[in-house]
Amino acid sequence: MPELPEVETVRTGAEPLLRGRRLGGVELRRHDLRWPIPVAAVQGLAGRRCTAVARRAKYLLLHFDGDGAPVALVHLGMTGRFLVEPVAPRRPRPAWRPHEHWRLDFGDRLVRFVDPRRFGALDVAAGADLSAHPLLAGLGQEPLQPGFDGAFLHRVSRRRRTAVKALLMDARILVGVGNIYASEACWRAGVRPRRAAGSLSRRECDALAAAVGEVLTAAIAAGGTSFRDYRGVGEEQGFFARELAVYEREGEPCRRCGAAVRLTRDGGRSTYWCASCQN
DNA sequence: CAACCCACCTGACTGC
DNA sequence: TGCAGTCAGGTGGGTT
Repeated sequence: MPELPEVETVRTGAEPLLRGRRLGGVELRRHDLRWPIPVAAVQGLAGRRCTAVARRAKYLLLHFDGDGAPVALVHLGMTGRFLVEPVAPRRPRPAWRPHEHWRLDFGDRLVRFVDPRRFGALDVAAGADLSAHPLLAGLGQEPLQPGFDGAFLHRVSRRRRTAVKALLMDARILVGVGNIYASEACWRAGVRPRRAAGSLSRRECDALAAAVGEVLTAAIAAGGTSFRDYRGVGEEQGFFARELAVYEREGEPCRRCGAAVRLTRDGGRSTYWCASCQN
C-alpha cells in the first residue's frame, strides 16, 4: 500500500509532533504482525526521548536517545496507519480501535498503529549499526538521493531479462517504488512495463530515472495517494490519485495520446500502461 | 545468481 | 441472501 511518497508524508507529519518528546510507555495489544514484535526491546524504549523521525526505503525510523541510541523500525505493510493524535497528559486514553495493535504514549501525543491485514512490522535496532539490521542491510539505492540517475539504471539493468517494472520494484536495487509508481514512471518515460530491463538504451534509462524522480516528488507534494487504506498521521488523505496517468484508469483515455489505458497482470500484480505511446 | 511463485491476513466487491 | 472467487500502495523465503 504505502510506497515512498506515503511513508515520506507520514514521516514529515510525525517528525514535528514527536521529536524532542519523551516516550512514556509502550502498549502492545497483539504482537503477531508480519513478524513477532520483540517485546522487551520495544519496552526498553520507554523513558527515552525521540530525537528524530527518519525514513529508509518504506521504513519509518524513530530515533531515540540514551544507551545504544536505539531506533524503532516501523513498516506500514499494505494497510498500516501510523496515527499521531494529540491527547491530554495524564488523562484516560481513547479506546482501542479495531485492528489497532500497538501504541506509543508520548504524554501529549499518542501514536496508534492500525493495520487490518497485519503485514506491517515493528522492530528495534541499535543506532550505531542501523544499516546492518537484517531488514535494512540488503536495501538498494534511494531514488531521491544522489546516485540515482540514468547511469545507475543503465548499470544495474545490463543483461537482465526481467521486466522493467519488476526491476523498478526490486528493493535490492531501488527502494521505495511500488506498484502504483512503477506503472506511473514507465508511462512518464514512454517505456513498456514488460520490456526486458537489459534492452533499455542509455537514453531510455535517463528518461526512466527522471520519471521516477518526478513522479515520487509530485506525489510527496500531494501528500501521497489514498485509494483505499492509506492515511496520513492525522488520518488525512493524500490527493495524488487525481494526478495519476494510468494507475486504476483501465479503459480511460491516455493523458498523452488518448488511447485506452490497458491493464495487464504480471506476477499477480496489476500493471497499467498505454500500448500506443509506451514502447 | 536470476526469475518466479507463494504465503502472510482481512475486507471489499463481483458474479452466480 | 449467501457463498465462492478475486483483488488490494509489500516483501521475505522457497523453488526452479
